[in-house]
Amino acid sequence: MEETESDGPEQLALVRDAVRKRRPKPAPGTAAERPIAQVAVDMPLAHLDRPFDYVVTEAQDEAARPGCRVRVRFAGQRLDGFILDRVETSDHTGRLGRLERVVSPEVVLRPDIARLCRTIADRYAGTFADVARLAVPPRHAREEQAERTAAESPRPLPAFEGARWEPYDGQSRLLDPLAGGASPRVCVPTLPRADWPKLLADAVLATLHSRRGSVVCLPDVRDVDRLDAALTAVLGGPERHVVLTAALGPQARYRAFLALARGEIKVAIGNRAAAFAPVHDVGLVVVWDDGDDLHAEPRAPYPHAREVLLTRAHEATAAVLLAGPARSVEAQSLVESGWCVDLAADSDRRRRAGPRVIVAGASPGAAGRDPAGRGARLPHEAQTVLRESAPAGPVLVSVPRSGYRPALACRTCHEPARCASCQGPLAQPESEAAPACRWCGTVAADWVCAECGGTDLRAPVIGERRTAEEIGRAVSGVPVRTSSGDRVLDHIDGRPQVIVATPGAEPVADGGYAAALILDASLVLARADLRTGEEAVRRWSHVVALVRPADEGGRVILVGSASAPPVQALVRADPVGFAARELAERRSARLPPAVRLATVSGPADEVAPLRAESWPDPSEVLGPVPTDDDVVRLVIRVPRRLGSALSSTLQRIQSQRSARKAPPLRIRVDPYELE
DNA sequence: TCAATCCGTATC
DNA sequence: ATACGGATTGAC
Repeated sequence: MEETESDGPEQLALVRDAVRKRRPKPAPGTAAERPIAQVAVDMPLAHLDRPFDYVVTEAQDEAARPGCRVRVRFAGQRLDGFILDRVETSDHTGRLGRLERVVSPEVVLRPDIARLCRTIADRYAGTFADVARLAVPPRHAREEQAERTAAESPRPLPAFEGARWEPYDGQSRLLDPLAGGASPRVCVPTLPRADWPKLLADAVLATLHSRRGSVVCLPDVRDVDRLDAALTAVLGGPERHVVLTAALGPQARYRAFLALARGEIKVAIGNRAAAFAPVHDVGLVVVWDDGDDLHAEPRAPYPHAREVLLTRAHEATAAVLLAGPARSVEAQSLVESGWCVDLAADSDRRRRAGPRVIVAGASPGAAGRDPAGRGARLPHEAQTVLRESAPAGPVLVSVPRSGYRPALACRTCHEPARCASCQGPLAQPESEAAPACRWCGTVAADWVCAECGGTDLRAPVIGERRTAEEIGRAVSGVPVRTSSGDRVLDHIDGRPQVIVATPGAEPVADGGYAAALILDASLVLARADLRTGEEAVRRWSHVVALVRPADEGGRVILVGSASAPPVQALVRADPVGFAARELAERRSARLPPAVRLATVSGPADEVAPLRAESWPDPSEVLGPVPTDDDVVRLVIRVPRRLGSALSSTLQRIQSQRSARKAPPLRIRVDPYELE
C-alpha cells in the first residue's frame, strides 16, 4: 500500500497494532500473515459442498496462494483441494488441521473462476467439486516445471478492420466498442457463405486492442480447427491464442491451460470445457452455433457452454457474441428480453446472400401416409437439379442417417424387424451384407416377422452409403463420395463431384457448392421432441450456408412438406422469425427457456415422495412417470424468476440424501432434450 | 463397573 | 468415505 500525506507513519503503526491485537497470536511455525487457508476439498458429497479451513505453516506460506492445489487430511482421508482464499481468522470453533502439502504454487483455480464454478454448481443443482473438475485439467507436473523459452518480443498487434462485419453493422456496434473497452452483447445470425471463422477472429482481435482476452466455445473439433487457422491469420501469428480440447492429450492440454493461467496468452478457443479457461482480463465470450447439443456437458451437473459463458460475461462484465447460421430459442429469448442486441443483416440482404431454396417431392398428404417418403425420396426435380448443377461444381446431398440401411421393417405389416435371439433392431450395414442385429450382431438369415409371419424386409430409413449408391445411378460420370461419422471429409476442391454427408459432417467446398439436396426432411420432422423443429432449421441452415448464392446459380432442393414451419423458415431465409415463433410456443407450453424446468430421476420409491417437497411457490410438479428400467422421472417447473429457488431446493434434497448415505438422484436443470 | 459394539453425526 | 462420541449391551 502506498503512503499518502494523510496516512502518516504514526497512523499506519496504529492500524498495524489494531490488526495485531485482533488476530490471535500465530502459533509457532504458522504463517505470520493470513494463516488460514479456505480450501475447496475434492469431495463429491453434496452436504460437504463448502470450504473448510486449514492452518498454513510458515514453510508453506509463500506457495499457498489462493488458487493453488493442496493436499489435506479430511475425515481421516487424504484429499486434493484448491485454496479458495487466505484469511486472518477462522469461524470454525474446533481444532484446525494443517495443510498437509501444497502440491504446487501454480494458480490453477483463480478466485474469479472459482466463483464461476460456484455459480454454475448452484444453477445446475450440482457440487463445486464436480464443476471444478471441468474447469481445471489434471496436473501434469513435468509440464509445470518445464523450462520455458523466453517470450519473444511480440509482433505488433495488427489493426482490426470491419469490412467483413459490414452486413451486420458490426464495426460500430461490436468491433469499435470492443476495442474501446466496452462490453456489448450481440446475437449474430451469420449469412450464407460468410467466412465465420474470420468474423469471430475479427472480434477477438478488436478485444485484444483493449488489452482484454477472449474465450470462444465451438461445438466440435473441426469448427475449432477452422477458427484456429483464422486466428493465426487475423492475429498475425499463432502465438496469441491457444486451443483447449480434450483431443490434445493431457500434456499439451495442460501446457495450453498453464499459458492462460499465467497470463502469457489471453485468447482461448475450444469445445465446451474451454468455457472455464483461465483467461486473464476476459473482455469477450463467444459461442459459435450455441444450439448444437455438443455444447451441453454430458457429465453432472450437465452445464451448457452457453450458460457458463453468459454467466462468466455477467460476472466479469465482458462482451457476448452468440453467432451461427441459425438462431437458438435461448438466444432469441436473450434478444427479446433486451439483454442481447440483434445484429441480423436486413432480410433483403440475407435473401441475396443465399441460394434459392425449393421444396420438392412429397406433398403434405403423401408425407402423412409415408413419413419415409418412399418412392419420392429422390423426386424428379431433385434429379434434374443434380444433373444440371453437377457440371458447374460440387453438389452436397444431406441425409439425416449414416450407414447403409440403418433400420429394417416388415414389408407386409411395417413393424420394425427384430432379432430372433435378442429382440434387438435389425439393420443392413453394407451393400452386400446380410441383415444383422445391431445389438448382438447375429445375422438374420431366414427372417420371419414375429407379428404377421411375413418374410420380406423393407428399409423405412436409408443411410448415407446407400444414398450414395442411388445418386451414383442417377448421375453418371461424376464421382460420388460420402462423409459421415468417423470418415469425415473436411474440405473438398471445386471440381464437379457429389458429396453425400450426414449433419455436421459436410465438407466445406472451394467456391461453394453449386447445389444441395436435403433429403428425408419429413423423416426428421416426424420425431416428437421439444427441439425437433429448431434442430432441423439449425442443421439445414448449415447446409444452405455452404451453397453459392442464387445469382451465381446456387440452389437447394429440400425434399419434404412445404407447409412445415421449419421448411418455411428455410425457404424464406428467416431463422430468426422461426426462433421467435418457437419461443412463443415454448411460452404458451410453459417450456424452457420461457420457464425454468428440472427433472429428477431415480428409483420410484425414492422419487415419488418428492412430490410433497416444499417446492417454490408457484411451481408445477408433473409425474413421476416411468422411463426405462426401474427409474421414474419427476418434472418440476417454475417461473424463471424462481429458478435459483428451485435449484437450491434440489441442492437441499441432494444434501439431505448424501448426509444419510443415500446415493444421489439424477437431477437435470433445463435439460437439453425432453422427449 | 467396564469394555465391546452400535449408531448417528461431523468431517476444518 | 472415516472417525469420533455417546448410548447400549453384556459379562463380571
